[in-house]
Amino acid sequence: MPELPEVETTRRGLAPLLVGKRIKAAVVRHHGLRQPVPRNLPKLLAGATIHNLARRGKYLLFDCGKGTLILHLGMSGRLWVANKATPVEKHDHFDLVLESGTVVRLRDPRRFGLVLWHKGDPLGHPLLAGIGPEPLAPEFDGAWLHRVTRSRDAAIKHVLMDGHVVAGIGNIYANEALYRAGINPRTHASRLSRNRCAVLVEKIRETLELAIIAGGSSLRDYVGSDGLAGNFQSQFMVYDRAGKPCQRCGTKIREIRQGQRSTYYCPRCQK
DNA sequence: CGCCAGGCCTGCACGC
DNA sequence: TGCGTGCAGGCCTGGC
Repeated sequence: MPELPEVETTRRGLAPLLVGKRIKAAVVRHHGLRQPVPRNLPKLLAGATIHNLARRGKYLLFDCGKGTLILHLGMSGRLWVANKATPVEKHDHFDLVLESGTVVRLRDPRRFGLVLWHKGDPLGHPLLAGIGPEPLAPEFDGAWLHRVTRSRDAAIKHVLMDGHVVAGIGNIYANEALYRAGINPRTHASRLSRNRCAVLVEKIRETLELAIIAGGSSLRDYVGSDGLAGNFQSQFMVYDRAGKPCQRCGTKIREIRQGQRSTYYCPRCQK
C-alpha cells in the first residue's frame, strides 16, 4: 500500500516531467473508484497546464490553475510513466496524456483510490480541509501531539493513524515509528508525557525521511514512478516480522490486532 | 470456494 | 443540543 514516502517518491519522480507541461487529453476507463470519477474530467483537463505537483498527506495535487486534479492511490494504486505505445492493462483506470507524448497512468486493482477535481484552493476540499499537520513540517511537534492526545483514550497507534492528528501516517509507519520511539503501541494516547510525545514526533520524522531516501517502498511489488523498486521494506524493524528477533534485543516480535489492523512490536523494547 | 488485508471515508452510538 | 470520540461497516481484488 502506498504510504506517505511512496506518494512523496512518486511526486518527486513525476514533477520534473509534468510541471509546466500542457495536458493534451485525459482518459477515464473506469469511473468506479472510491468516489465516482467526475464525468466531465477529460473536458476540464484537456488543454490545461500543470503549474505544480504538490502533496498533502497521501493526496497528490496537480495544480492546473483553474482547478486542481486531486489524486489518491488508496491501497493498491500506482502512478507511473507510460507512453502511447504502452499496452493498457486490466486495472489501468486513468491516463493523463501530455502534449509531449508522456502518459501518466494510474493502475489501481482494488479501486480504493480517488481521482477528483476541485475548483479553487484544494486545501478547501472537504477531504483535505480537516487533515492534521504534515508530519515533516515544523508545525507537527511534540507540543502539538501532546495537546491533541490529551483527550484521546484510544491506543497511541490508533491515534497516530488518525489523519486529523497528523497527515498520512498509515499502518506500517505507525508501527515502525513506535518501535523507534520505544513506545508500546497499546499505550493510551492521553497517558503519554510531553517528553515521550516529542520523542515520538522525532522518530516519525526520522522513519519517514529514511523511507523517502530509500525511494519509498511498502507494497511488496511497489515500483516507483521511475520504474525502480524501492527498498525501504528491507529496513522494517517490526512490520511483518512476527516471531522474528528484535534487531536490538533479540526478543521475538509480537503481532496483535488493534481495531482491524495488524500491530507489530517488541515487548521488551517498547513500554 | 471463502476469507481477508488495507486507507480512509461515512454513519451511528455514546457521554459530557 | 451539540460536539468529540470511538467503533463498525463498506468499498475492492489478488492471493492464500
